[in-house]
Parts: sequence; structure tokens; C-alpha cells
Amino acid sequence: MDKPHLEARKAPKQARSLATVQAILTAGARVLAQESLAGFNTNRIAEVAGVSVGSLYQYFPNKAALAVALIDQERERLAVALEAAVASVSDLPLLEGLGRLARLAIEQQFQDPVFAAALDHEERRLPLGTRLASSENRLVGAILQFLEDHRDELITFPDASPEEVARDLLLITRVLVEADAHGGQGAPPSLHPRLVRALAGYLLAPGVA
Amino acid sequence: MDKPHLEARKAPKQARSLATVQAILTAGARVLAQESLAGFNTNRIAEVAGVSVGSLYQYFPNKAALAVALIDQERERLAVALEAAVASVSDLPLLEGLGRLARLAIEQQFQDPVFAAALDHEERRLPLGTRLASSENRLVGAILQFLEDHRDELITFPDASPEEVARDLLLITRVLVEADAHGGQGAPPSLHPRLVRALAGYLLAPGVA
DNA sequence: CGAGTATGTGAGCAATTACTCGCGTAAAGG
DNA sequence: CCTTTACGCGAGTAATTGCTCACATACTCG
Repeated sequence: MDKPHLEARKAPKQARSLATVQAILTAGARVLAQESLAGFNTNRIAEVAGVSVGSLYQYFPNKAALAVALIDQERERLAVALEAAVASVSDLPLLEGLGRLARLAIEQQFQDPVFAAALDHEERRLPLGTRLASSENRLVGAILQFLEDHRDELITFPDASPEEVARDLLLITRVLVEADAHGGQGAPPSLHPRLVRALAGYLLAPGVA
Repeated sequence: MDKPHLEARKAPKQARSLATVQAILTAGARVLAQESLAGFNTNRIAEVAGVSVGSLYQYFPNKAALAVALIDQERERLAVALEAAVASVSDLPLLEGLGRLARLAIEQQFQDPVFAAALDHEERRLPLGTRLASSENRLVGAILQFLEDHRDELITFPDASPEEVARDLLLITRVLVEADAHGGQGAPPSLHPRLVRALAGYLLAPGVA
């Protein structure tokens, strides 16, 4: 019956320990970026971080907690960027705004495709439940804001709530970008128009009652 | 330098061994459906199949090959169903056809969500490269056929090839359906309209140069 | 029947890996 | 100082798991 805690086991009190935690997180990100999930084990991460496994387990009760921390951190980064982007396009026409957001999503993912894909992969595997809801909800919230900013250009869609729509947009963006990131080197030129088309199509879908 | 073969190590010659291979595949599917990836190990699969691990390794050179075989088998099943569905809607208006195909996709995924999700998960992890291209291409082919059947209702989309479009449609369908399958019990009523909207929107996207 | 071949067995090896614990060292603070 | 607490260490443990191999049994065909 005991669920695994995913919270930090212990909060660092001194400057020293704070640096340790940062080193561990950084090492985790580096390992994921370079070796994907293959090298993602606690022994290796501790080694890369230059600390001992014992220290790692002083701040993370288990491997999953470390993964969650990494996901949370990255999501936060994304949310900040997305919120800023949404704000910066609030006065643009919907289509132009979407184009900018799509560009942002592509840039973010292609900045480190292996890392992003690995995180995504790990996220599904984890017993997250409602954990992570916060940073995920922040992404959804940013999209909701975008929809709100452009509500005059949008048609109503009685079959789904705005939250569902926002989630769908995020999901669509992730798959399309990730699929192209998985294979080749850079983003193919067709990706951006395809993505915009998918997003705009969903929002402006014509003739669909 | 030796890449792992993912082909069957040995073709079964007698009726007996054919049954063994089938038992292994069935057991693999059962295990995935009931315990997801957690119980997906060769010892367990052999046990469920009622054969020894040795027998398993007589026909599959490694665990990955077994996974590939399962994925291939399922893809084939899907491709057959999709091809039939595409044929059956060839005379219907595009939107109605899409609605039927969307319904099919939802049914297929919700028939055994754990199994489907586990396969999807495994597929990304594997060193597939161009392997599996055949069954995947069959799915793409079916969609291409659908697009061809309704080309008079479609606008041209110079930025992407028809293959890219078909792939995108498949990807979008998978994420949207899978996301809803992951959580709740049955498909929420909003799923079908949302999916149709996403697909139709992409194909008919208005005002997107 | 009997030799050759196909198929089946399962104990056990080797490698990986999450995680613990007993013991050091640094900082705090009285 | 010297006690107390925070922090760090890393060899070791227990569990899992992919896979092999030496051997047994079934089937085929002359």
C-alpha cells in the first residue's frame, strides 16, 4: 500500500549540499542528453556528477524522484518560454501567432532532441498520477491564455472544453515535432508549415459541426 | 560492429514448433496486456507460454526480436482493418469517411489500451531504423489511398508530400487516442469529435497558405 | 529399426542496477 | 574547544534478467 514518495527526501541546508543537488540534476540532464535512457542509472549519474551514490540518495528517495525532478525542471523552462511567447503574440493575428509558437516548439525540441525524447519517454512510464500536474498545467494555462487572447478569431467548439483543446494542441505539437526530431539531423523545412496547418486546422476547422 | 539481428533465428519446420512459436507470441501479447512492460521479460513469457526459455531463444535471437515480431503482428492486424475501412468509405464524403476511420482507431486502441500503449512505448525504444517499415508503410499506404479516393475534396498542400501528410494523420490519431486511453475507463464522448476535428482541420485547413 | 535431425528443457551464469549502511569529514554553535 | 548536526563516501547486497549450454526427447526417412 505504500506509494513511493517522489518528493525530495531531505532539503539541503548548507550551500555545499545545494551545490551537490545541482550537480546531480545537471549530471542527470547530461547523461540523458548523451546516452539517452541507456545510461540513465543512479550509479552513472552520481559518477558524472562527481558525487557518491549515497549522496544522491540523501536528496532523492529513489530513481523515479530524480526523473520527476528533471522533468519538472524542464517543464518549468518550457512553461516560462511559452508564457513569454504567448504574451508577445497577443496582439498578432491568430495565424501569425501560431506560426511563432510553432517555431518556438520546434526550436526547443531540436535544441536537444535526445534529451527531450528521453524525458518524454520517461514521463509516460512513471507512476505520475496527478504529480507533475503543476508544470503540465502551466503549459495548458499558457495555451488557454493564447486562446483567450484570440477568442474573436475562434469559432466555438461545443464538443470539447477549452482545457481539452489546449491539451490536444500540446499533444499534436509534441508528436509532430518529436517524430521529425527522432530521425534526421535538423528540422526538415516542411515541419513548420505542417505543424501550423495541424494547429490552425484544429482551431479553425471548417465544416465540422 | 555486429548489429543485432531482429529476424527470427530459425524457421519452424514441423507443426509442433509452429505451435511453440505461436504460443510464445500469444504469451507475449498476454503479458503485455496484463502487466504492461513490467512483466515483459523472456523468463516470464516462456513460463506463460508453457515452454522453456531455451525454446524461446531457438526462434528469437533476443528479446528485441520478439518485441519486433509482436509489433509487426499487431501492425499487420491494424493495417488489414484500416485498408478494409478505407475501401468501405471510398464513396462517402470526406468528412463522413474521416468520422468512420476515427471511430475505428478509437475502437482499436480502447480494445486493449495497456497492450497498445506498451507496444507503442516499446517501438520507440527499439533500434528499428528501417525495420518495421513494411507494416508501417502499409498503414501509410492505406491513408494515401484514402486521400486519393477523396482528392477532389482536398486542397493542395505544396509544403508537404502526401506521405508526410499521411504520416502526420497517423501520428495525430495515435497521440490523441492514446492520451485519453491512458487515464480513464472508456473513451470520453469528446474524443471522437476532437479527433475528427484535428484530422479534418489538417486536411482542409483554411486560410493557411 | 536406427541414424540423423529437429525440437524442447531448465539450471545457472554473467551482467546490470537500485539502494543501504557503517563510517568518515566538514560546519555550526554554544 | 568540543559536542552536535549536516554532509559525504563507496564497497557491498539483493534482486532482476537476458541468454547459454549440455543434455533429453520427439520426429523423419532410409
